[in-house]
Amino acid sequence: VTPTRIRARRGEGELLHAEIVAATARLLAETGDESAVSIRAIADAVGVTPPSIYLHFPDKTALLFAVCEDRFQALDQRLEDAARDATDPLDELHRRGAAYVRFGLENPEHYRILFMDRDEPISFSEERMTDAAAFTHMVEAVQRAIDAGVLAVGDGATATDAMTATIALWASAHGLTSLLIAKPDFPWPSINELIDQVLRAAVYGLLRAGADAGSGA
Amino acid sequence: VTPTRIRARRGEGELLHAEIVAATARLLAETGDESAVSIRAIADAVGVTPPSIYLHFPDKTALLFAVCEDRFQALDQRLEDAARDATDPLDELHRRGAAYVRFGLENPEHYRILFMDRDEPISFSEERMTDAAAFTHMVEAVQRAIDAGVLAVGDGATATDAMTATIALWASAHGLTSLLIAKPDFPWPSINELIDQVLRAAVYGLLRAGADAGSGA
DNA sequence: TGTACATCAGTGAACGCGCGTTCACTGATGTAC
DNA sequence: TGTACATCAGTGAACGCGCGTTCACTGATGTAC
Repeated sequence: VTPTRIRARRGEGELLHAEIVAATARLLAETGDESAVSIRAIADAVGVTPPSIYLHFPDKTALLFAVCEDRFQALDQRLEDAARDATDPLDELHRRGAAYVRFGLENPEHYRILFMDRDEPISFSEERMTDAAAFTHMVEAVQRAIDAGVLAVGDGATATDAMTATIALWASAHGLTSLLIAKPDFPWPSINELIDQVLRAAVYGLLRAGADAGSGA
Repeated sequence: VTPTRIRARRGEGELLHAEIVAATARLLAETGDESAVSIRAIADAVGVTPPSIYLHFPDKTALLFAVCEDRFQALDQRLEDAARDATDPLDELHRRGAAYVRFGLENPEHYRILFMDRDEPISFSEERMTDAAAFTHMVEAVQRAIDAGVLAVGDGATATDAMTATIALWASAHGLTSLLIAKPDFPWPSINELIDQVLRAAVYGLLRAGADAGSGA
């Protein structure tokens, strides 16, 4: 109730902006419940009073939007890090998928606001997707696998283009992640093996017919 | 505000129970927003006052649970109907998948409460899954494809068993459905072709190596 | 056939709560002269 | 070097709202005698 944070010095008011975003992300992770993350709870976590939030964000949606952008960038970084260890284009797709699922399982409430909630706070409109680095990077990785001749698109293949192939992989990874998050009580088999098998099946489903089914694992 | 429904005759009080469930499902479909479906809104849609709801359900969760059971059964029926038209086991898996996605797209808010919300109101715990007909039927369909020798599990295959293979297919179908529902602003390619390709890739990813990649479409 | 009465299917008004947001304000801090 | 003052970074109290739920009640309906 009583604020505990030491007031910023003059000219350093912007410090609170970053603190609010960080506290919101932390509250989401700790409570695992978006509805528990109210303006009052955020203000309390930062150590200020609720109206202070409005000195830095026009409304709650804008704040959650800022959190989404931050977490989206964190996801991209995780995927890029995972991709660096890859030995070949198929292995990269598998590693990216595994890193994606793990990001979701480690930060379920962050994943929820990014990919499971309605368009608000973050929209996936065409304009926004152009600077959605994580998705662009994934399309590029798929294109590299196509260029390497190991993943197939077009005549006789399952997918007609790199975009559709990327969405197919995304659907598998997101489907598994969101089901694991939403339905933890389901009698899931061993999670690690499940992730591996689901992603392997997803990549295998896009292989050029006759290619080695065992690679990419 | 003023109730419009004609009071049930004595002994027919249970009629309101079904009317409440139906009105709740209808409100979910019409508003497309679970938060708009309050006890007051439901009572208003039925033509009674809010306290009347509590004559038939202990609380709101129990009401939503009843709605979920109803919609879950509707989903199962749709999948069974789709399966009846199948020409072979792989075609059945594809048709079940397509029917699943279409059910979600036609009833996005119903799909949301069934598969995208937290465990509440409906839990997917082991006990509950035993009578979750839709899932059991899907596992059986996968088993038929395995028995027919066209879908592979175990050594050298992507999936180790029918359960895991079913989850892989479910992940693809659910992933696509939930992304389409949650992110309608994304620059999706043609929906019908997208559904077809994603499901084809999902089934293909589980084929016995060397089987015809073209079937099941 | 008539009537007292228990019961059933609801109603009307209110409860406490937490929410996002607004508005008038305060007090410390740096700066101009 | 001292001081008046504008500005910045917040505070304190309250607003209206809609929510799930409760409680005491009412009036029509079927039934027992």
